[in-house]
Amino acid sequence: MNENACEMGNLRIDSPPTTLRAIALERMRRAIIAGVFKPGQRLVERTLCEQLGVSRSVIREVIRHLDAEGLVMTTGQGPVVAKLAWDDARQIYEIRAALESAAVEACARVADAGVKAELRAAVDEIERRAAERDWMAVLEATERFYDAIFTAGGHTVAGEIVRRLHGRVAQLRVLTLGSENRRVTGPRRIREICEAITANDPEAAGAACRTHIREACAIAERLLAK
Amino acid sequence: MNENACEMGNLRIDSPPTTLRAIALERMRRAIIAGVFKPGQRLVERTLCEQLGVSRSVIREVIRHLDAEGLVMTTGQGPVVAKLAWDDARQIYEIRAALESAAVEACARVADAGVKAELRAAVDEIERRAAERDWMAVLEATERFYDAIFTAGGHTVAGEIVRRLHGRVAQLRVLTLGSENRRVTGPRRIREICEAITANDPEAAGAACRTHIREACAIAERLLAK
DNA sequence: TACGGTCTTATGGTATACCATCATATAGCG
DNA sequence: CGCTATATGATGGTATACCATAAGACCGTA
Repeated sequence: MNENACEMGNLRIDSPPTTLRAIALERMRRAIIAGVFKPGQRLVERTLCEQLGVSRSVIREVIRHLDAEGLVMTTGQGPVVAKLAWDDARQIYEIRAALESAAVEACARVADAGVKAELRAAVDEIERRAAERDWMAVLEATERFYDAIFTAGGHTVAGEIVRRLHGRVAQLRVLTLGSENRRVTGPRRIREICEAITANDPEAAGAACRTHIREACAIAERLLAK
Repeated sequence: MNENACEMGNLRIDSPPTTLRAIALERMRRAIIAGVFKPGQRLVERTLCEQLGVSRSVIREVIRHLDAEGLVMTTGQGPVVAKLAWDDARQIYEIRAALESAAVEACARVADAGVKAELRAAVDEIERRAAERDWMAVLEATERFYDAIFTAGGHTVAGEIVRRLHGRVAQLRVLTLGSENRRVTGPRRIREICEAITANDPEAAGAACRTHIREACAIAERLLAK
């Protein structure tokens, strides 16, 4: 969107040189979400140092961050990729249903043409990536879709919380996307939400959102059971 | 409750030697919540090292944690105590209303004698501390009250989120407790919630909870306005 | 006096060093 | 052969060292 705002008098520098820490944090987070590091796996600091090419200071600070984020659990003998108990997952889906549907409804009430266009673009992206079977990309596009909704609806704090929760169930989400069913219904529900927002119909949007999450939860339960 | 579980065959050691980091984290968090460090204030690492008597490694890792927790914001030129915009506070109260009332209702449905006793003890503690005008202690006792509710209701994840949110609005909470009105109505609402749970009446409990938070939100708004 | 340049210092980012602990392997002793 | 004890390595916790940068102080010149 706003790559370089060199036009106009806007010479403002808003991105102080990115730190190694920020890069490492992003990489580690994506690695965990993508399942490169399996739940329960030990995260040996010195090993990560070599893998990322940074010092232990950086790695340790990143691990602290991920720990607070809930993606990593620090046991007595060092950091471990957090594993999700089914009951936790169920609670997370419940909370998501509450926060996301509220945001979706708010968004449907206030959405203007700009927001609608943005959402449509995100949905298109999701469907395109789904067609390519690039599931990580689908996840990221979905994230952008929700981001737009939370921002437009003015629920930025809830958006932050949900982003956190998305990360924690991401392992499952990659699994659920493995379900042939979900590959179809997921994008369909998303499109329903988008269309309800486009029609400025809060009730329909909220309902579609809750249905979407309920379905995801059901699939996750089936997958976690086995 | 369970200080030393030396009786029975339970010789389990569950607290691997506490690290400096854990201690420092707790102290810093409390300091920020108590307002020892004011919102917007720079947190100079080397200064904190002297104040806490630990090395920068520890301080930095703690700051990362608090950053992820939302209590500290890392600007381009270093860490700063997060300051709460009114709109953020409003959103937080809204989210709390949703999550806390849901948990309270769940708790009211399943509460047994043990839970009820625990809640009553917490309420007594709150009222005692309020009488002593020890507002930090009131906050902590309130935290325990909610902890018990979230645990009993099986909403542990939401409890975690709410604990986080409590921290972020704690500055305001200390302020609202400064309001003579709140000193009275706060504990009263808490008692209402407790009694509704004791009566296993989910509707009443949820309603009392929502009222409680709405009042807190209103007072916060008035205080933030000036 | 005003402007510009340089030096100093405060501060965060990054890397490294050192230590305690725990697990494992190996050797010695019965 | 088996058991114990010591050595050794792996790993996290903590402290320190070094560097780059940005902001301020100080000084000299026009």
